[in-house]
Amino acid sequence: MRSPAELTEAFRAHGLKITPQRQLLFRLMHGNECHPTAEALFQTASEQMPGISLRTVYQTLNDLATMGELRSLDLGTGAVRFDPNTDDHHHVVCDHCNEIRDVYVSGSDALSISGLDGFAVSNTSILFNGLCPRCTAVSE
Amino acid sequence: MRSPAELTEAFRAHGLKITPQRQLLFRLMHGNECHPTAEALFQTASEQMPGISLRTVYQTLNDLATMGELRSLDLGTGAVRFDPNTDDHHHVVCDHCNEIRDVYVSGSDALSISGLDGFAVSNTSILFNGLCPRCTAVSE
DNA sequence: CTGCGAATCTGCACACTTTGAAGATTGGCA
DNA sequence: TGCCAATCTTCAAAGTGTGCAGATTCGCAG
Repeated sequence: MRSPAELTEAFRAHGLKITPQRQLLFRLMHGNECHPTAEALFQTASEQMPGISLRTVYQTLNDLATMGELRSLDLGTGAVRFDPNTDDHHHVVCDHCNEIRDVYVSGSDALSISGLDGFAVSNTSILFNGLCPRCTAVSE
Repeated sequence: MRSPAELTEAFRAHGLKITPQRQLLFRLMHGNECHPTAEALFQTASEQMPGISLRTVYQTLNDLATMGELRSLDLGTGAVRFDPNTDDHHHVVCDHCNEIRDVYVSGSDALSISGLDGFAVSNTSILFNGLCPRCTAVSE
């Protein structure tokens, strides 16, 4: 995802308006590595802008995802999460505390795959589940 | 997932009761390659057993999943799907019609992965998205 | 700077999936 | 045959996400 300033430019270029709500969400998402849910962002945003609506948070995040500025992730944690990292990467989820981290995988072109006959695959995602370092330590 | 007869044995062995509802679901899931949702199974089950409740379908499927007889899959299609195939395999989903097929991947031990430091990974799932043969043909 | 119109935001209702809880029913054994 | 715990049904509710209507506001033209 680009910087708030660049996004402001891009929005204007597309004829979209720049509102305080959008600018706040640009800032909250830029460089954000927490993979937050819309609800979580709404909580944070509400602190800096009381009265902002959850509906606007969803709306803006979906717009950014449609523009390719961020990825929406369904990692099986109940709510969709948003990731400003648009690199080709994957994720690991802690089954206990739901912490999420980016995972980089290379060499996948060497995989031998069967069952995709006829499918036009546009996306491949790898999801790792397990326990994060903290939860691993606690459960021992 | 084992056969209805074997499951009946296994349930009894665990002190669980054999009910007509459970037996019906055993039959409906055995060898089922459709990756149905609880709602879809409920529809089918209702035809053969009017009055069966959706709650019971969820309950029984979750029990079977807990016992390791089937897998519950969150493939991002809105509702969880159930798969009696407990082999080590993955899935491809058609983004247009939601058709799902099993995919077998080998050679994943040759992948080079970074970002899992400290995580105790218990499961890895690969999800392919795209268009199925039928939808590919229609969209051309 | 002022005012207009379209875009945006808010607030609410609703759809959908899944689970919790309570009471009615029933399988399995004495 | 009867009992009791397990199970089933029914209803309500939690949680996530979207549609819609009306109020508000951004951005531009004058």
